Amino acid sequence: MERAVPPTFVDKSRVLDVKPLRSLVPVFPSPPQAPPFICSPPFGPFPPGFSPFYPFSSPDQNQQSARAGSTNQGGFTFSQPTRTPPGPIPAPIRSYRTPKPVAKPNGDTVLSMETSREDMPFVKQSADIGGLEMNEGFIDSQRRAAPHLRRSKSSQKKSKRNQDAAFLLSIDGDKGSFKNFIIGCSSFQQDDGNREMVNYVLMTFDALRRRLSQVEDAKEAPTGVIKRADLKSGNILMSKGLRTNMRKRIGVVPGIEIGDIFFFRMEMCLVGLHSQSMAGIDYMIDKSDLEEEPLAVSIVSSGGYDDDAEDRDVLIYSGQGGNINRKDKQVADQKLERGNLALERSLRRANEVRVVRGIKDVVNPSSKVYVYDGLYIIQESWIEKGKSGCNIFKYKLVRTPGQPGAFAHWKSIQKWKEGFLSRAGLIIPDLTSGSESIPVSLVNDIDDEKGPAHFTYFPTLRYSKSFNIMQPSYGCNCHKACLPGDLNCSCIRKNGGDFPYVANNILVSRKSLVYECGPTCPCFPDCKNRVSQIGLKVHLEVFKTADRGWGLRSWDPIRAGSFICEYGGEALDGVKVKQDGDEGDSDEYVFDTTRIYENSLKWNYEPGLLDEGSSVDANEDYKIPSPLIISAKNVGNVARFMNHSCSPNVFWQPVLYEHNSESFLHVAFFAIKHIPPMMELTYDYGISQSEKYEAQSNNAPLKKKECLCGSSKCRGYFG
DNA sequence: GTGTGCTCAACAAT
DNA sequence: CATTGTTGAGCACA
Repeated sequence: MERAVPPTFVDKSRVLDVKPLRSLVPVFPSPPQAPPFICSPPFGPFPPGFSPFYPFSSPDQNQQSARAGSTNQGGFTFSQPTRTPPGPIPAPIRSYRTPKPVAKPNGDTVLSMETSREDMPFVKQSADIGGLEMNEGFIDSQRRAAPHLRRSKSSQKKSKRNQDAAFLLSIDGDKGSFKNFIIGCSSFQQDDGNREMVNYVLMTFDALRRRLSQVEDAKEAPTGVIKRADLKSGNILMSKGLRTNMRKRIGVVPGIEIGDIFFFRMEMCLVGLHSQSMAGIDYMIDKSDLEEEPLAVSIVSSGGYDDDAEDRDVLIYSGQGGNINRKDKQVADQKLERGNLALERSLRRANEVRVVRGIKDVVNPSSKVYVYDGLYIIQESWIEKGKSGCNIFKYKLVRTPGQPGAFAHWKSIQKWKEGFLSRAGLIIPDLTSGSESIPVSLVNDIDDEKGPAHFTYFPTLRYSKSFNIMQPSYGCNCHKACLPGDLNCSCIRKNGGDFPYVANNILVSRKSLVYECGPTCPCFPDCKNRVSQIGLKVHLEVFKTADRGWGLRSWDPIRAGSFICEYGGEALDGVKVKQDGDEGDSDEYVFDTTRIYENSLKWNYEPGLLDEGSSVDANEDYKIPSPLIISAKNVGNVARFMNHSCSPNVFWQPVLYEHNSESFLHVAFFAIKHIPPMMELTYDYGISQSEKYEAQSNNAPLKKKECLCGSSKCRGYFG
């Protein structure tokens, strides 16, 4: 398994031809950061909506930092997160970039935040922007930054939750020809982020990207096109200052955790992990010394060059330039400049470099996943002759020990799938006995329990024959695949004219109801409007948690908006359930659509970021047309194992489709955000009317059992 | 400040 | 499905 290093052809003389440095001490750009997941009071260690990420271990283990170290789980060692002590006292480096005004196509200019704020009339406060609430510290920092932005008296009366909201500002241009909504975040938040800010930026980016894709898909002819919705969405957010960690830095980026995944280069730009939209090497100028020199901050290795990325902890990275990937230019020797020079200087200084590994997405082979794999040190560099015969720089990067595993876990999972390595604690390779298209593993690497109580696996929802929940309805008349923008398709019309999904079967936004084509629609079975009916797309495993019974997680990465599974089981008559309601703990596996989220989840694009005006109804109240209660106690599927969290990464969405002239309601689960492999899947179990009443009358939070989100607001359900 | 060139994208077409 | 062509974004640097 050992790689062959060093290479045969080594010409270090050329690389070493640099001016002597006065100091080879590593340079850190900013004071040692507290671990990004520690938030200041009063929000507790983990703010609502943002739990720490540690694949392969449960959060409660991680909170016990005394137990940090290595655990051996069935012959497979996973390192617990440990933080290496900060290095030498850093010499501050400042590398600020100021947002530039961006010219809009119509000639108007989008003002940068700092200048525009003075002129912006306060228009509106929103309690919920993009489904995420901002904490009080966030708001306070805004008030400090813009003290003239005072709340109106009426808005002061609003609830505490509204105080937690971010400001939504709107300005009119000179001629009122455009509206520019800006999330008021202080320059501090833009320079140095935190977990909340990172999540907020990423959620906003993807929601906007999905909407732009949806609009683009609906166009008949590709004119005036928004190809590359990722670039467009990123550009909009950049120009509005909706980004974070803008100040470049060496080492840890606040709010970004090892193992975090991304699906677009733009995402990494927006959160300050890697600020080059294409280039593989990101660097900054160190001005702390009399002599300015470039230092590398991060690299992306994703197959564009001939890297050696087979090893888990070692990466042989190729330098940039030499026209390797350009058809319009002659190949040439790479030069010791730009990123190559920066890497060389970082080697001499022994500075850490962030490494992002780009991997082909097994679920959607056309796209790539970027995994943040933590900090590496450049151990050596040399020049090699490339395939074209020209010189190519090579850098050997070695992963700093003691960091939680990220890329290494991907390699393990790959081996499980290929059968070269068996999953430790595997009890049954497929607990569905083949009734799903992809096997679902049953795993216990915690204790001796051999599995959950017996139930019958049924992959979807079973309606009793007499149970017709909807009036008769009919499917569409399309004869191939239903196409976005085709308003002749009745299924699309039911969705308000918008095709609910975009490329890679990704849901665009949360709605009261999504109408899919059903079994009797004449369109082809591969019609893209049948996402929730196509079955599992990722390899799931039911696993034993440390203290919440069995849980559900995925071997594969899951993109935000991806369909995960539906809630399988038996549809119950609502009246009957109430009569049988006193059956002890019989509600443990009951899904009830009348339970609502206490913390509202909009999971929607922010209309103010587009010039859509009021054509988009952003204030949908998500009412279910007809209550549906599902029991998965005796008959069910993987969804019955999903635990509760009030900082969930999954939400449920009612989906309706037609069968034999009757419409049937289903409950489909979609990813709220990108979910790295092996992170537990959870959704908000919500709250029933009676529980809501009880909580209000007792003026105390309901606590059945502890939820691990750490929020003081949490009611702590799990099933 | 402003313009130009560089770059381990992302898609669609083939 | 591997390859090819097309259009790009932020950023560094002149």
